[in-house]
Amino acid sequence: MEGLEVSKLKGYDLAINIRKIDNIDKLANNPDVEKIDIINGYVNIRLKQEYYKKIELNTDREHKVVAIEYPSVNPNKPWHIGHLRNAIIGESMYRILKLKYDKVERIDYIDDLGLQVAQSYWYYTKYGVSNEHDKFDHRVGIDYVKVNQMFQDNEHEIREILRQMEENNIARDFVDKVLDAQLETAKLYGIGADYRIYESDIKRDIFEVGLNKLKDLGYIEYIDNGDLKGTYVTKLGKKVIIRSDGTATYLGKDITFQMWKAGIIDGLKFIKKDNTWYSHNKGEFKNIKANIIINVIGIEQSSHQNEIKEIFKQIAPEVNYLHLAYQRVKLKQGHFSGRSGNWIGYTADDLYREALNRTNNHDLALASIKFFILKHNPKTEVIFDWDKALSTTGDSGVYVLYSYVRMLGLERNALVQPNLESLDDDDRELLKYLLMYKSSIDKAIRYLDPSVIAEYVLNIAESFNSYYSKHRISNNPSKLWVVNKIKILYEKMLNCLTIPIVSSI
RNA sequence: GGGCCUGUAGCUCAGUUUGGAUAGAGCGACGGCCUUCUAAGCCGUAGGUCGUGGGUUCAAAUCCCACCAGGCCCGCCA
Repeated sequence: MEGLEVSKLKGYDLAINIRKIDNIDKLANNPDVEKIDIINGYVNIRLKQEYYKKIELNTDREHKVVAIEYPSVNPNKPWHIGHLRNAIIGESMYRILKLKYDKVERIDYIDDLGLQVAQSYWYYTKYGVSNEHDKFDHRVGIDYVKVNQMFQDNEHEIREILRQMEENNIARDFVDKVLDAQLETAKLYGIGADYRIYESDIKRDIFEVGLNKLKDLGYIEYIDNGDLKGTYVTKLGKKVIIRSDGTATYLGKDITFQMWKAGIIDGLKFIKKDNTWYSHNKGEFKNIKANIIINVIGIEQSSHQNEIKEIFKQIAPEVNYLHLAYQRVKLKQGHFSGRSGNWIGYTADDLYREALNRTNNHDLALASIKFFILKHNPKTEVIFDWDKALSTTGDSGVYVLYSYVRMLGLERNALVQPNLESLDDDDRELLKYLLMYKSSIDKAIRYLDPSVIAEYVLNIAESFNSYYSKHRISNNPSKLWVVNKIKILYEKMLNCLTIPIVSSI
């Protein structure tokens, strides 16, 4: 049954454009086919009901290693809704990828050497921490807004802090405190990581190796005159990788890290904590050797990502380097900005609290937030609106879970054993979704877009609810069998969307 | 100036990569449906120059070209 699409006509299961098939007789004689009819230029196929008995939810598996990076939030502020979008898209993509690839590793990058952290750490050592919130990441984030107003007058001191951080890693404990608070949010939303890698460890253990490799391979060159005198730049785009003072740019550090993911360079050590490998100077060597590298990063970094992609084409053409670009979440007033503090009141923690307020249920709160985020194509700009985000009707997470609980209710109240005796056209309408399983997963992976699955789930829910209101199910063996089949599919897809499976709401 | 993304119903969005059946949902509006498995639901009505103009094709929302509008990127910031 390869190459066929699902029929749009009731009473038929599969279809194919008549121009795209050369042997209709062969199709008609297929043992799984009950009958075919040509309607509106399409060969419509009705399958024998036995076909549905043996159908399984399988994908074509590939023996490849995938590294997916998200959400890599700067450790000096709480997650806001934009960070949450990144995290939820990443986690959902991870679950989807696992259906196809042997090994999928989630990587969270901790930028503990950035200017942002230096600013926050400078303020922290000088003035302590605000008490305007009970969570440490929020407190530091609120202070960060203040630092920004003080930055110009204190830039020299802050740059010196940054230098010391790079040299002696003096901010690591501070960063870890913020990170611990951020991870409470991650845990609340069910966002996990297999590796958490600190920039300071990258700098200490693999940076030199990476740059030497690039020099050896001839992909970067030294500039000895002009504006860029004293720097190393990429041969292709002439982007600076090492500054004239010998320090690395963001691009330089990033390329090194990506090279490590692919196993081109080695040397990072890790210790295990709560099922996650954390980079650490006193750990064991580990590597990933990814065949496919996916980075969940804002669309505004597209040219930067393309730069790395081009370099990868040269140094490791066998590695598939992909950018899952997502559009930022905006407020009506404009973009989120850590500096301006306009995220205050719009953190991931605030969103959860408000969702809980509206639904009075932990799982429904999570489902409504997650579904709202995932139903949008990542490239769609989302203008945040409380009522839309936390809607409990229509194409919402609540609707999606409500439908699932209905399925469970039918099983609970069953008066007979589920058993496929006969299928009517309405049963077939619902069972069609089983036929779409493989192509839906493939499409979500090909486009790097979990909204494909969100749409799929929503369509199943709509069809099921319609079916539910039309038929009495609990006393009908065939219909109970159909619902059970759909329920198994539905659970699998909810898991892909990271939406919790609940028994009642 | 160069590059990328977006433009589909009043609003928010699917559908565009692989051209193909009458362009689909949700919200909002209007009208129905709870003595029967969860009404956070279901059924129906109204609502479309698919940004504009060309081209390719038996066939274009989908492919090509030009243009218009909005957003983003192009730093020895990250």
